[in-house]
Amino acid sequence: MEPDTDAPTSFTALQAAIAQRQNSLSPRLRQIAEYALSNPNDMALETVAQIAERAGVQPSALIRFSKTLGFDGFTEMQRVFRTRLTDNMPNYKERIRALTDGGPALSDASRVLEHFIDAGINALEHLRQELTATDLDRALDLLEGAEHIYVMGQRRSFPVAAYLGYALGRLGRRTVLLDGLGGMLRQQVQAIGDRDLLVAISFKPYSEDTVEICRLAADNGVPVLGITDGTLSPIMPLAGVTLAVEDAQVKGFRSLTATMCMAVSLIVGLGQRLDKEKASR
Amino acid sequence: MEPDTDAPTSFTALQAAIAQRQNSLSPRLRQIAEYALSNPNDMALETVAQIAERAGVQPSALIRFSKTLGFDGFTEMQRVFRTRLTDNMPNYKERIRALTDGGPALSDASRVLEHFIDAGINALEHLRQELTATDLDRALDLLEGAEHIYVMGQRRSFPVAAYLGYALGRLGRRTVLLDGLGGMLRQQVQAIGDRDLLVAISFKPYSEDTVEICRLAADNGVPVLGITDGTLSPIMPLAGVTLAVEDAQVKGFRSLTATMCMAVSLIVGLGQRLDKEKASR
DNA sequence: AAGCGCTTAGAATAAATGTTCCCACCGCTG
DNA sequence: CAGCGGTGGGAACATTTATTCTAAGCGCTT
Repeated sequence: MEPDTDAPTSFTALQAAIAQRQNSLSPRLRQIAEYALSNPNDMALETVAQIAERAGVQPSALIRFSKTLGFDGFTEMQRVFRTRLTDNMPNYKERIRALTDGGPALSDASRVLEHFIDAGINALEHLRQELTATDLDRALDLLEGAEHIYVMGQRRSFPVAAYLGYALGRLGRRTVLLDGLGGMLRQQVQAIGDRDLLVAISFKPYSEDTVEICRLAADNGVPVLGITDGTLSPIMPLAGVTLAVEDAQVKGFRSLTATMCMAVSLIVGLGQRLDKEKASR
Repeated sequence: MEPDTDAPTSFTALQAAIAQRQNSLSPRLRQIAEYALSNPNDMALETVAQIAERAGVQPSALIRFSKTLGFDGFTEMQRVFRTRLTDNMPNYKERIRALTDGGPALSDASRVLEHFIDAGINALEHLRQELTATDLDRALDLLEGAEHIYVMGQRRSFPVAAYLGYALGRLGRRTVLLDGLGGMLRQQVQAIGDRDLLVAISFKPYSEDTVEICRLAADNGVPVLGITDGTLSPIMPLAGVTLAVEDAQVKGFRSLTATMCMAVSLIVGLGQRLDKEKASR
């Protein structure tokens, strides 16, 4: 028996197919249809036995249900239910990479821009999903409470550090941008106390200087706010609070699109807090 | 043996646990850690064998990895990865509503971030529409042909200038970042010749210094590439080529999201040209 | 260089899961 | 009321999948 060709391949198509046949189904199968439509998560993740029990049917009924819809078996139908999870919660990292490394060779400049715009949008969506409110709030707590704020970022991360340094200063926070100018980095760092804050920005490949400064600070009890990429950053274990950003990437070139977006959000969020604080006094 | 008590129960906790132990893990387990953090979808849905193959490890290594983190086995850890899919799923639609309704679910800080993400996406879409291929190509012509490239941006534009300065240098272009350190700005500018290029970045409210430097350069016949906002920018009439970017803006606070995206596109576009040029010789 | 501990690969094993199949049931029709 | 087609239940089966285990490998120290 060859596999039916009318088996839906997308979740929405499956949803429609179930809804449509609901009337022509036998009672028990309709019971399953109802359960499937209202508990798609279970359909995607649980085992046949589990679903059968929760829906109050026999496991074999689920198989029959799947075959009625044109699938080979339950497993095949479950795969479609799972696409819903991955489609609505996409792994943006993969998508970004697919856009770029897998894509055709970028020919002219505007194609490059197109790619970075697409990758940037994905990175922003990814940021929306992965950055939790509590992390943000904890970051703002640190920024709000620190007597002095020291900002460090090297190479590609320096622009972010420069922006934060500039903007924090404009908000009236005492801010020092650790630029290591004239080889004064160590001296600048020694001045940091445990009531201050070190904001460390570093992405792969991580600047050794930044990591070492973080370690120094952490050893001295200085709170550290890390802005870094989530995957195995050496900053993360050293920082009290970490804001993880996976920025857009095309052909190995990383953008600062999403990182800058988060940075400005931090600034404005902090500004709001300071306004409130001032107003309450 | 009783089950370990330190096994994370939420995805974020698991994420943190993995990131934290990265240093103390053996090479193969670290390899898994990296894969797990960048492919949480696979970890949630695929089988041990599948994940092992994709990550390039043995199935048994995945079990060892799980046990290292305090789980009884892989299955138990996978359950945590699956919570991420189900937990974030219903929020997806709710979140947007929460944003518009101003619901109390989101803290102020994450609301700000949501706004900037939305505004950033809009700005990127806008950039896609407004920036023409010819402008980009002409900008690249300038960057490619210049003997020396001088980059200038102040205040909020400085991070962009810093990025361009850094990235152009990495591409092998002779680049000077006009930072005005030690009040040497005028002297630095006098060195610019008509075979060089001045890249001037400035947004409303336009830095007087930047505008003046542009004027100086234009008077001396130095080509100027302007990166600015389109509306009535004083840079535009002074620059031979202008790249106009309207960046995201929330309550008067401007982001650098789109500008950075364009900057990195310029860099990569230039890099491609240089590669071609090198290859053809 | 030998021995030790930790790590790893890969096959063997155990567990679970999906699937099949057969019989009982029910309502309908002749 | 007997026969029939469709439906459902549940145990048996086969397959997939997780897990364990042992021997080999590697890097250190002695």
